[in-house]
Amino acid sequence: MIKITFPDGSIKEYEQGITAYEIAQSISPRLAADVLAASVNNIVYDLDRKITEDSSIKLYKWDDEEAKKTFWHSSSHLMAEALEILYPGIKFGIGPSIEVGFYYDVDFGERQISEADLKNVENKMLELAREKQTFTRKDISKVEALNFFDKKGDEYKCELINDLEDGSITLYTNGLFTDLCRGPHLRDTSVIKAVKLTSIAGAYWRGNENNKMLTRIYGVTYPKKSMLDEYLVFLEEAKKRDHRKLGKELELFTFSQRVGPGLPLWLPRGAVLRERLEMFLKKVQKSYGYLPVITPHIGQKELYVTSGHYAKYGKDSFQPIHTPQEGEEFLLKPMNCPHHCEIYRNKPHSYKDLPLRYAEFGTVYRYEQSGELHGLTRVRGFTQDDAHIFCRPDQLKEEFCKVIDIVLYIFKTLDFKEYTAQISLRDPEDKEKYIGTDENWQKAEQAIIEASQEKGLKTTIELGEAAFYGPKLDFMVKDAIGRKWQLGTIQVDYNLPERFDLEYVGADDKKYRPVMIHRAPFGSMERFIAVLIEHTGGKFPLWLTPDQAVILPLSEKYNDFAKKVGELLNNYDIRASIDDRNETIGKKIRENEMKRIPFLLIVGEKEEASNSVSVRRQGVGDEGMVSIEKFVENINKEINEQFK
RNA sequence: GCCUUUUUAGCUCAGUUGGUAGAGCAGCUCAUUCGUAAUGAGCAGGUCGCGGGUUCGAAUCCCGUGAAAGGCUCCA
Repeated sequence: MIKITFPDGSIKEYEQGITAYEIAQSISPRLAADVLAASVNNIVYDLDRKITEDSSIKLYKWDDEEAKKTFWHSSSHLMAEALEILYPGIKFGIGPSIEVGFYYDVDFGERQISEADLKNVENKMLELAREKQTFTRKDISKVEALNFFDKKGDEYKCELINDLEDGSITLYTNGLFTDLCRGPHLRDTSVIKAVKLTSIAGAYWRGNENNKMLTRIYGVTYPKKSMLDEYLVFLEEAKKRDHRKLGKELELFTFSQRVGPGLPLWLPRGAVLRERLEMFLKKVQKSYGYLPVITPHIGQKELYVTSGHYAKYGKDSFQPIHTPQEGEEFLLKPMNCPHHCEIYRNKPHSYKDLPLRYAEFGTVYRYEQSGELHGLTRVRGFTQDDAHIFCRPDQLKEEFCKVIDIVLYIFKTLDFKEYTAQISLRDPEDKEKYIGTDENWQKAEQAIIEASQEKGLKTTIELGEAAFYGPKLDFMVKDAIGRKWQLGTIQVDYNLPERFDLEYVGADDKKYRPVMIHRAPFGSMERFIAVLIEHTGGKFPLWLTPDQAVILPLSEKYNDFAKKVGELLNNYDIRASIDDRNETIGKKIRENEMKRIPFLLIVGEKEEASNSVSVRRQGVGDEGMVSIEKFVENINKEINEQFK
């Protein structure tokens, strides 16, 4: 007999060799039917795998991440089986589960598969699923494994096996398909009830662009048809919030082929939104002791040779601008820091001057690969809400903490709740990629980790994600369909002060090197606004939205009164305009509702007589008639509450 | 940059097997002067992304190229 410990701490005895599925059955048949995966001593286990020693066990149902992972991973095997039947001789790469669903990388050789073929594959998968195929696990030696896949012609699998250790290799078989796999898997395929293959894409083998590009098929499966339908509806809804779609509909920004890809054009409404965001941050920064600076959009090549950016990115950037003067070269600035370093160098600094915080909404230009451009989230010309803090080493942590405070204040004011904080450190395997001394890197990494802890941030640590000159703390936010984007960033840099030979005079009259912090709480205005659009679905907070109210005269007879109301509101700094088109009130309401105008103010005979407006709130409806003064009071009250 | 797909009026989209373009909305004009999500009529609007080719004839077929979308790689 062995002792099994459950998550609630209770212990039961079972016979040696019992399986997690049998344990679930012993508790209740209902549980056994719902359970999809299990973990034994914190290792995810097949439900039918024998448990041979005293263990603690957890049973996972659909709502548990582990169960979903197992479900989708098994689904990728099911898809592979279907593909192998439909396209014999194809070669397989890898086929993991992902956040939602799964994919499999496949080498179709000379053959091609198109989106139109996916329906066929889906049907085959459902057909195979109904066969109730079991997933059988088999331990196998490295030699045997190599033999098996070599015979099958699966060169990618052989490559994977070569990197594995003998004794740790397992195969899983479902139906006619056998795969190299660590598991775990479902008991059988019959629980897979709904299948949707979502897209086909290319993906380099092992993520290396020098390797062959395989065909990646993405899919998602569910244990119920209704769950798939729900997911598809969710995707449709998410598309409606896409900032590219809303940006067009709400007339915030546009692109022009003639201006060039990745170079957004801000329309009047978008420009107002952006200006208001800038004003908001400027005010916050002023209270934190930042000093505004302004620098040009280009700089001599020499500047970037000094900073080290030329060596790192020179070839992959916009190429130098030449002048009539032979040999003279300027570069579009890809970042603001070198300029700010030169501002620091403008005069000698005492230790008493520090920290110095230079802030600039600096527009920069980066030659992003064409395939990378994406709406406003990845562009070639964008404006960073940049600042560089020059401080003494002993001030570093405090300064870092203050920046975190600013970021958190912004997120709170704009109601961003779902963000993650990511600490990006050096790749310890590949230190060559980075510039700067080991000692400085360690100090900087330490400072970031400590500051994040002190601020109580929940962080993830990513090795190898640091910038080439220093580690960073990034705030990541998801877009409408779950893609992660980096917004705010805080980076410690010991390198640029060195390269620009920055110094300050200490109390002992000796010269010291300041530490530099790069920081951008929004990240870039473009990307931040993109994410803000998707989070709000275009319904921006009242203080921020370009048009707070639109006055709708019932007919031309009330245009004069509408104008009077508009002027009055503008005098109170309320952004109101008049829709005096010769259209029915119904149409004007509909269109302004769709433009997400927070307040529609309807004025007609009654309103003119009582010097008031009838308020209609976006998405809510008629809220009745109030005096103009009362409306102003209410709206201001609401705006003030948004800053608490 | 790579793979796949898309590209027709300002916007959203039709366009059958190749026979030189069509709707709704927006715009303009006129009528209407309206009480909480689309008033009616008329007019105008397109070298079918761009450049070649095949053909008597190309939005449609072929080649090249731009841009966009979904991924991959990249992201100072």
